Amino acid sequence: MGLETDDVRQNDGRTRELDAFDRKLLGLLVEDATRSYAELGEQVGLSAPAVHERVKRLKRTGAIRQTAALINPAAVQKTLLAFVHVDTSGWGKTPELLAIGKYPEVEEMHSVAGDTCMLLKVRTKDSRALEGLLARIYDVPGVIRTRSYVVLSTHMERPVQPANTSEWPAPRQHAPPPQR
Amino acid sequence: MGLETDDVRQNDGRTRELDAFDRKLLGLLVEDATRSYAELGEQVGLSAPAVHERVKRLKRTGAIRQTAALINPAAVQKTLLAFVHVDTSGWGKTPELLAIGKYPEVEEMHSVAGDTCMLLKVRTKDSRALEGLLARIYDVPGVIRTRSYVVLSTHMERPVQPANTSEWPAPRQHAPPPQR
DNA sequence: CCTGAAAAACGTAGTGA
DNA sequence: TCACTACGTTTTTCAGG
Repeated sequence: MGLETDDVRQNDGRTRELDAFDRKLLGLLVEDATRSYAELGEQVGLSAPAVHERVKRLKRTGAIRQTAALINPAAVQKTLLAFVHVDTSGWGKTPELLAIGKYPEVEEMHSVAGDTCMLLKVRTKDSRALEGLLARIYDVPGVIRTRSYVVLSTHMERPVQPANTSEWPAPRQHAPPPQR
Repeated sequence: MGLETDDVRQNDGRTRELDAFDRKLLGLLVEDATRSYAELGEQVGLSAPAVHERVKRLKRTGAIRQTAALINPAAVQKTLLAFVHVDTSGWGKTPELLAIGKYPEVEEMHSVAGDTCMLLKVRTKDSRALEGLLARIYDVPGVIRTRSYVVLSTHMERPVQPANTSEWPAPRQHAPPPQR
């Protein structure tokens, strides 16, 4: 009578394909999640309750992970943005290394393929705070070196898009890439 | 009687410091922007209208840039995540290079200091789509080479935090990094 | 999936500290 | 200036078809 692992399969966010309505709703909600169901409805051609039902399902299945307020980093004194490559001896990915994801300065933490092991996106108040974080990273056993790419200017930064949101350069009717 | 540029100064998002209430509200809204003003009020110890007033100001001043639905990349077939370093001859940052931020696959685009010029965060359906994007990048005049770091697993990814959200490991009073 | 109605939340006053 | 109380309106939500 317990909940078996297989039972959750459909909540993984990759089952139950999304139709055109769902994708359209996602696009609208990514842009502005404060829109009313009524407005969403008339945008996609559905009634408000129908929209509500779909959005609820999108949240339940995990297609919508959360709806968040995106705040201006400058407003909270997080002026410095940097990407930090972390190289380790051996297979890295130790619990100690993963634990540095707990620091509030770390916004992203990925294992990557390439000439480095781990990649961090880090936002701090200033260079001094970044230095402090790097010091803590070097304290982790196995860490050999780090390479930091300090961001000089951010030209674009947006959340995950459901599909082609911004204007798509070539308006030819979704033609597949040319292959001969 | 026109609106001079100086008049908008206070809407830049860095003026008018945030007090403890504002920061607390930001933290709650980053977690879940669907909370009602009443709930926010009792969380921070304010009445609902007062909260509404503050949130409205936070949006007006740009501290809250937008409230968005964060969607699961897998749900929209964006399985592959990669960070692409773009090296250019000379000072790069040409209009043609900046234009590749228009592609929907590109989520972030930063000028960085370091051994590379531009850094992209890119999300595509598969490696073939990434290849297509790289081809378009190489078409940009001035682009010498690219280095791609394909993400194997994402251990953490969260929006901009107003302050220390997660539990703070070392409660020693912000000790400076050891230097000898 | 749509139409209608109950319930709750929102937004705008006006009032006082 | 800022926060609280009260009220009109919209939105959300649940019923039935």
